Amino acid sequence: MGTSDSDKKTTGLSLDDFMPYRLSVLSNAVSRSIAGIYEKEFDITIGQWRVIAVLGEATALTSTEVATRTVMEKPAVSRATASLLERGLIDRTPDNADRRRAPLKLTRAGRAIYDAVIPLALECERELLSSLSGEEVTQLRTLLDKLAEAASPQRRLWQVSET
Amino acid sequence: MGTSDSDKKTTGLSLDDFMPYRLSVLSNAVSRSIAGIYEKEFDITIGQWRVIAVLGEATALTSTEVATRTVMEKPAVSRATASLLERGLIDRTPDNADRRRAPLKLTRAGRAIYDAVIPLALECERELLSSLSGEEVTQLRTLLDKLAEAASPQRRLWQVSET
DNA sequence: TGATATTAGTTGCATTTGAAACTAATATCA
DNA sequence: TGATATTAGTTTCAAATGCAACTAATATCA
Repeated sequence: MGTSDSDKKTTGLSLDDFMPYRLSVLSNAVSRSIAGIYEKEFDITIGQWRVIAVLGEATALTSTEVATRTVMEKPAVSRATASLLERGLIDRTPDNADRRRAPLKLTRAGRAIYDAVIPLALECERELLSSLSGEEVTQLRTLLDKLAEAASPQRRLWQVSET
Repeated sequence: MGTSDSDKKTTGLSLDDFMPYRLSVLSNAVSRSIAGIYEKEFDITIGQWRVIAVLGEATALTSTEVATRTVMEKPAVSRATASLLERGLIDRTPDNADRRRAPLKLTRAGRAIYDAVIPLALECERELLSSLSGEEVTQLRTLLDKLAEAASPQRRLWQVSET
């Protein structure tokens, strides 16, 4: 009797086990805790931080390049840069060869914030990963790479190439 | 010469490698692609789907219990349930022992949506995980468990106990 | 009891988000 | 050329979000 079909659950889904749900909940928790730190210490949002971060890695990028690299919407980049410009953390110089473009660079003050945030960001990451072994961190990177590829085959979600 | 300090990058952070960023980008891509399906086929949001999903797993839950299990804000649950009530997908019966509470249940129509969405959700998940081996999926679950624990030590992000 | 605190759930409101429309500059090609 | 299409970036506006304030019911305890 104990083996009849009526013992089986109707479905195999429990929200707790559903990978997209778990990713979402984890990502939200992480983002939220990081946002708190950036916000409290430097009064910058995650979006603003992303802009600063990619500008810190490159010499100068247009809005569109920033949007591509940060996987942000164009309006989000526009608003983030407007605020950063106003605060003097980045500057923008129109490209005379193509005056639609206006590459963005960190100012000295922006670079100072970049340099100050980096250790905090790395510390956050270190804390997040603290319960994993080195091997597990490697596994995690591999798995996230594969998942990103599966989630968005055409568009690379990160590791955007230089061109 | 090749080993001088000047070879080192100023910082160890590249946004592309920053785990919180990668989690966020991946999670957004996954959520977005799933939301498209739920929305298109059944006109329900992810929040509404979460409510339906936890009600599908349990017999009846109050708003607060739904909020806890779905990791949604109370107002978000309230709005999602208002819409689901209006559409006759759930019903609510005040608890006479404690009339502040009004447990929610799926209606027959709500159960039908639940039953119809489940295979789609599982198919999405299957597709997302398709590039991983069985062993890798197990690894992933283990890693996400550990990360969730690190990200939010006091509050369990999922696997909320019954009581 | 009855004054105060707590809990369930909703509503209001300011902020954020995202899609689409828009402006301005450049490219294409008859 | 000049008409049309494309690209860069901003603005607009409606919808979603999140926090706090709120109402209503119950619990606590003098």
